[in-house]
Amino acid sequence: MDVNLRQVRAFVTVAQTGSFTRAAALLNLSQPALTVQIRRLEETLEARLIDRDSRNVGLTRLGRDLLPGFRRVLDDLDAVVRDTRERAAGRTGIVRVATLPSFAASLLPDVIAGFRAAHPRVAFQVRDVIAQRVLDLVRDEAVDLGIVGGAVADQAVEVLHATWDALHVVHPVGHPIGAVPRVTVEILSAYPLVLMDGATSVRAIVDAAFLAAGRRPNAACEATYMMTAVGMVRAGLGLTILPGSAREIQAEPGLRSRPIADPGFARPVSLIKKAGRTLPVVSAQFSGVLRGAMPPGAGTQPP
Amino acid sequence: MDVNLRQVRAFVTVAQTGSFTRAAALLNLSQPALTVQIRRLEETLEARLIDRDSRNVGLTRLGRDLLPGFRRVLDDLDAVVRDTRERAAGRTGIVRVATLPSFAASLLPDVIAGFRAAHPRVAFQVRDVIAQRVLDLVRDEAVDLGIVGGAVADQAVEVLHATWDALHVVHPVGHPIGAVPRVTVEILSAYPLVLMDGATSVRAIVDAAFLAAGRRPNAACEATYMMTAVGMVRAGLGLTILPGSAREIQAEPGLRSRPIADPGFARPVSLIKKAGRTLPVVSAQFSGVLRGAMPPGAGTQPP
DNA sequence: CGATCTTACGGGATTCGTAAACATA
DNA sequence: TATGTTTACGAATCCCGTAAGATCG
Repeated sequence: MDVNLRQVRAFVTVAQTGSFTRAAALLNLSQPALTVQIRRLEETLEARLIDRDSRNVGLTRLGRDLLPGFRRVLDDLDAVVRDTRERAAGRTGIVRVATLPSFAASLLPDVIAGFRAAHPRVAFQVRDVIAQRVLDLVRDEAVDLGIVGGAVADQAVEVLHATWDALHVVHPVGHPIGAVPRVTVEILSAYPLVLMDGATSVRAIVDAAFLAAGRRPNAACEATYMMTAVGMVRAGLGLTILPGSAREIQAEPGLRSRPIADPGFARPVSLIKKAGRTLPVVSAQFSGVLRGAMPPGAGTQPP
Repeated sequence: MDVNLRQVRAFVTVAQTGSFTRAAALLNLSQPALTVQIRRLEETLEARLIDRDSRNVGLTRLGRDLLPGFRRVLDDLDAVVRDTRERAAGRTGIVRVATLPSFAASLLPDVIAGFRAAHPRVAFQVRDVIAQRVLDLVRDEAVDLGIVGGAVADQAVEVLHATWDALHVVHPVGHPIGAVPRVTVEILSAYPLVLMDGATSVRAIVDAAFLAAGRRPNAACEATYMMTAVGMVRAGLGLTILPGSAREIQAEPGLRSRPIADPGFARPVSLIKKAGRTLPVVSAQFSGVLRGAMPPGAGTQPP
């Protein structure tokens, strides 16, 4: 025999009301049914919890000592159930997103702000990490959604949306490259460049694109952080190549950026989730909004 | 529809094992029955908690978030039930006793020590207060047992055991009163006395006994605390009259005490509990031991 | 095909409500 | 006698286990 929630509720209600009759009414139960529940509970615990005669009802000291524990259990369970229902209905929840740093600084804040305006009780947890880490976090279910660059070939991951992020060339206002009709790898080869560090995904794309065109970048300088590269451009060290989504470009008023027409300079960007896992309602809603904010035409379309 | 403990247990077990089949085995349940329980829970919460197909079972993020709460509820309830069973079986518990100060210092410590030797996991809470307060504490159920002096005439209180506490006369070694066959009120009248303060129950008994005998005590001095009265006797100020149970008598090696034969110098002492309330098992056991330690012949038997 | 979850259904246990009995002030 | 708890019993509900179905690797 085992203790039952029904019995616990019965006991707590009798304790509160001090009467079987009133407790039964509160529990939407006939009074005899309540008597049986209390008796079962006492049999299960092998202890008398309520002293009762035809006139008075009062808790045994054991019953009194037990009451707070029972109450705590009921309140605790009630809170858990209520919170879960709220989450299931999409009225509250926590959206966990892992994303490339560039998106974390540019697109994401605006989309989150818009979403929270419509869903004020939804919290967000954004982790801006490198591409491989995004994949890991999604696969380990440490996050619900991932925004990841590069090709996604992982059975454990499902692509919700795929788009392209065109790399941009960043140049000072008035620089001749601002006037050419289309920025190509040939044109880029003509100018000294500030390149990103070899470990970054941007650098990998740039190198591959130049290699495919049989050219070599004229490397004037290297930087690890985009902000550093931008500063170098401002100082006239050369042009640099950054994701169009990078917020750093706008940090310098004297600089401009243009997308690079060559399809090799676009990197695939995917919105992903763990395969075979149901998203929390709010995360699913948010992923829909994110898709709308990442249109397929966001960057240059490769062939 | 309401969440059920059975469902909570089912969910937690599936989460732990990662398999319906293994969980069902642990729960002593057929696997289809478990499926139904989980489905019911999900319907009640209106949320998918477990992503499952014929090959893999894993929690939804909502399910993962919910798990600690459910676990906490189960553990909490289990602890409460286990503790209650321990108390009901008399293996543990807290005995709450309110008593006259004289018993708190003399009889009670020895009895408690003996009881705890046999029941090491039983705790005690002793409140040494004046008689009226003992009654209040018992009536309000702030304590399980009360040791109270004077007559008990209260419907809300049940007398478990009644005895008498004979007052003793305290005198220096070699004092002539140590040699008389029977100490009576007449003999006491012959010596200067150190009397207790008028607000004490001892003084009330002494005054009533002298009054009944048509005598007056030869009051040499008054004291509020028994320890003070004993000190005065040592100093030769006179004799004093204290409850035979008073530990203070033995604090002075040069003093002796003898019971007073006159029945008026005995006060009724009762072991009481709240009427109509079941005692915790350990308290009931302890009350039995106490009765044995308070035999009817502990003091002078009045007519 | 083999392992595993889901659905369907009949049998059994639990729980309910009504009615009558019982106890106390 | 009136109020309130307990007991008794037939009915409804819930839950389980077996068997068959569906699905994925």
